Amino acid sequence: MRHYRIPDETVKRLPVYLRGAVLLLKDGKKSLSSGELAGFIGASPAQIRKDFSYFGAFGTRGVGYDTPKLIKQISKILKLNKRHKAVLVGIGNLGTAIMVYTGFSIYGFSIEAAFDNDAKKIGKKINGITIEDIAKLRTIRAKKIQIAILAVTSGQAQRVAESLVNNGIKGILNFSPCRLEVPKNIKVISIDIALDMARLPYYMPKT
Amino acid sequence: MRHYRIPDETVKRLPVYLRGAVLLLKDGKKSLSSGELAGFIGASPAQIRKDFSYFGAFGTRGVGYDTPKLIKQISKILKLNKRHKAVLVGIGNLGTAIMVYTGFSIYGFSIEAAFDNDAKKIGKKINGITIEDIAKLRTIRAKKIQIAILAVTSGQAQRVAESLVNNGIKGILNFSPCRLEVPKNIKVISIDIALDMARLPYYMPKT
DNA sequence: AAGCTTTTGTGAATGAGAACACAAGGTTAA
DNA sequence: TTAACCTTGTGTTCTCATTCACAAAAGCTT
Repeated sequence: MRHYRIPDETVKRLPVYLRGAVLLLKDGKKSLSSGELAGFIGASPAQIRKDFSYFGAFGTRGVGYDTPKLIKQISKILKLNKRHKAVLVGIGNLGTAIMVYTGFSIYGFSIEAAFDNDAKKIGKKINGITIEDIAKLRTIRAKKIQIAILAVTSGQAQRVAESLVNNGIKGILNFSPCRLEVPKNIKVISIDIALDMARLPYYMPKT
Repeated sequence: MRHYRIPDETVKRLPVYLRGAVLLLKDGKKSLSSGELAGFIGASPAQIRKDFSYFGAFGTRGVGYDTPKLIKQISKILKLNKRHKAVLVGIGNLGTAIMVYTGFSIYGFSIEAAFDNDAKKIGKKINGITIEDIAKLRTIRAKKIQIAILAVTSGQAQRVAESLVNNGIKGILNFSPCRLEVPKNIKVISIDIALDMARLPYYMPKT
């Protein structure tokens, strides 16, 4: 294995492989081949092997991959082998849904703080977390939180993002329908629900 | 302009261009150049022109694009020039958030029906829509609803998806963390929040 | 109306990612 | 131990997308 630049598309697929491997292990599969994994998640075996090859040799020729070992390897690449604290900003409908969403925890994420600017919400408790005034955002630094989930309106998003970055946040999962301008060492991943919805009709038949 | 196959990446960008044009028009820009739009949304002017060129000539050389006309053109390509009825299945936390989300309506989507299998939720009214028993899903056919938003658990997703397809749904916006197997004339766009979150740590600095 | 400026539209060149195809390495069975 | 059989890892090829670069077309100025 030589050192290539790792395609971003490969990184996007790694969590898919990880989830697939976890589910198959739960199903009793102690070992799996690229073909089995590919069939399960809907990909091509060659793609999976190529993706893995960027990070080294994971499997055994003639046999396949040891499932628990594979899970460990991918987790390590994605840095999911340690827990990650996250802060949630914007406790509207979407924010509340995210707060009680359990899907994050299996990857080792835990929401440790929540902020809003609405006086009616501040002080309320959801899932054991008390909603704080966004003016007190700076407390996240002492808590060593590096990941933020942003679920505020698009008008507030840029300002809040800057504030997050100023308080030590290194990665943002952005649900606001807008572009965030941040220093280039900060990673932003945006989920824009309306944007995805908007292209659905394009693919649908005429009538 | 010759007839090429239209790249999927281009289709993904069209809603971004559309939103950008709408916002700039609201800002008073009656006319805009590919450079202005590119700067606003964070893309390259060449990319924008190339994307448009797949669908014909939209602009005027030396001048740029007439904003309202551009909006109309893109809307037509994306089939957003007519209203689209949608059904929401799964009224959990995420489903409720989607139900009250206003971002869809600007593209002409309206949620016309909502279903759940939880007796405690059936009959409740959210945003003027009464939650119905999922056993009565077949009523969506008479209402001519072709788009579904799926926000059920991953265990139920496949079964519900099949039921939706059997009742006339042509496109699904899927929030469940799983792959859906549907006939290939049905379009599925999946939003998998945990999957996006899971690759955030990868990009973050060591410590 | 001629020349200068602006910006589009698009072939051509470049770059990136996916698929192919097969050698290398390992297992199983006789 | 040898032969038959798997499945990985990866160089090569092919396909698709992005960027480049410039002619064509329109407005503006004198």
